[in-house]
Amino acid sequence: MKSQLSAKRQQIVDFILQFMGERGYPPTVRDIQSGCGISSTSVVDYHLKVLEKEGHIRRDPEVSRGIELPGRASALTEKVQVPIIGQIAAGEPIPVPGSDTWDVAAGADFLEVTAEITRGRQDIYALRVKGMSMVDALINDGDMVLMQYASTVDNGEMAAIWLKAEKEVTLKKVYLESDRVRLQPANSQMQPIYANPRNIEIQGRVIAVIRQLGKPA
Amino acid sequence: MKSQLSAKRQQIVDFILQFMGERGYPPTVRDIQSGCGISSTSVVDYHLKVLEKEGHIRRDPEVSRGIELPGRASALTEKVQVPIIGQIAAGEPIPVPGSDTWDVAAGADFLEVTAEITRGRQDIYALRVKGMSMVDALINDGDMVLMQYASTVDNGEMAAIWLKAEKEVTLKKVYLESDRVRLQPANSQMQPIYANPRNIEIQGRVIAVIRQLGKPA
DNA sequence: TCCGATAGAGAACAATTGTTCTATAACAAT
DNA sequence: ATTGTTATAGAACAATTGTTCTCTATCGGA
Repeated sequence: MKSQLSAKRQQIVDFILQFMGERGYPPTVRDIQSGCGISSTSVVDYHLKVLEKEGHIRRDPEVSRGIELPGRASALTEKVQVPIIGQIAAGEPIPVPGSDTWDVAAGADFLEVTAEITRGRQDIYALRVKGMSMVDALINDGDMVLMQYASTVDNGEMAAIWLKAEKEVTLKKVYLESDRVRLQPANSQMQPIYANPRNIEIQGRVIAVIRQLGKPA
Repeated sequence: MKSQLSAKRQQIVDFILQFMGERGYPPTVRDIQSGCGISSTSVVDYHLKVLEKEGHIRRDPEVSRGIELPGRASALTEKVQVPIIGQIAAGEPIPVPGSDTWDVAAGADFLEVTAEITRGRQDIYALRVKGMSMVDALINDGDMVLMQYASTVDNGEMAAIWLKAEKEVTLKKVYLESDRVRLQPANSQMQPIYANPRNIEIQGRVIAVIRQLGKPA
């Protein structure tokens, strides 16, 4: 069903993709014509018909700009701009999201993720992990931690916890036991620690961890 | 500049959003007319002009379906559908991406990520991590590993390595030393292992690791 | 060589679609 | 009452844009 594209048709698909990206809507036959240096609209139509037959595009007949790229544009699942509001390290409290944190005009750094990762949750922010103190949570130096503001969490959820006496942040799964709190590392081979409920302060729920390897582009 | 929308105009914006999601391209004035139960195209045009003045939409004059929703429209391109082609576990070779892997019609599972994460790289695929054997790479059971097909990697890059004699996959940073290969765990507190170059087979480059916490929606 | 499939060119046609013009009505402020 | 703004209607116009028809050219196989 899906064959290798000829140079011209590959060029057309690329052009449609680029056009959609720049303009937000698909090109007309004549847009493709001039964009790909084709002499006639009928030639464009000819290639589009072949592309549709091979399943590379989908067309709505008689509809202007009625071109879809299956898979790439079909689902408009949204992108979320997650503000990177600071870093997280063992020895310092994590930054608290302020009222202006989600202000797009704030000019902060943003991490773009799909709603599939945040699962539609609101008020997500990101922290960059500094140092190796989170290895027992299987989190490395440089990782991004996606957090959701929360002062309480359900049993078993991973949370950022401020240990008041130790003046330390840690990322652990929280289990409330009768009169103490069990803080369980993500790495289940490691031992949990137990804390007095009054000594801990939940600073947020961990939604996701994203680690990018290799040198930044 | 950005004011509260009247009921009718909110309905129009919602309709455009829904239409874009279903069809992959923006609606015409007449699509909006029938979709929102408006009696005249001029009324639609009137509302669209107001919406544009208020900055809620952007229009290209004289262009059919020339409507953009700022912020969401650009989301279309920079998303990548990464096919989840299998799982990775210590004792089994990782699946090899086939020629049909990137076939949209293949109906496989996809992980949607932004181009910011893949950094524009092509031929990315994803593997779900099975088991705890990758903890020394700070990778947990259930994590998603984004891979790029590669049979060689640069020094220091993280790769999926098949150890022929041991019949095991492992994720390690690869350093070629004079006559041996040093395989360094991501967790730098752990010791490297050394291998004969003829005993290893590089199966792919690790691009990113994504871990989602909490129960799936 | 002949033939069929593929690719391209040019022009005209017809449908789609954005725009504009004229009216009407409700409502608030002057 | 008058004026101005907002919202709605209907119709016609003009630009955009998809489709089709005819011709030509190349290339590989029967």
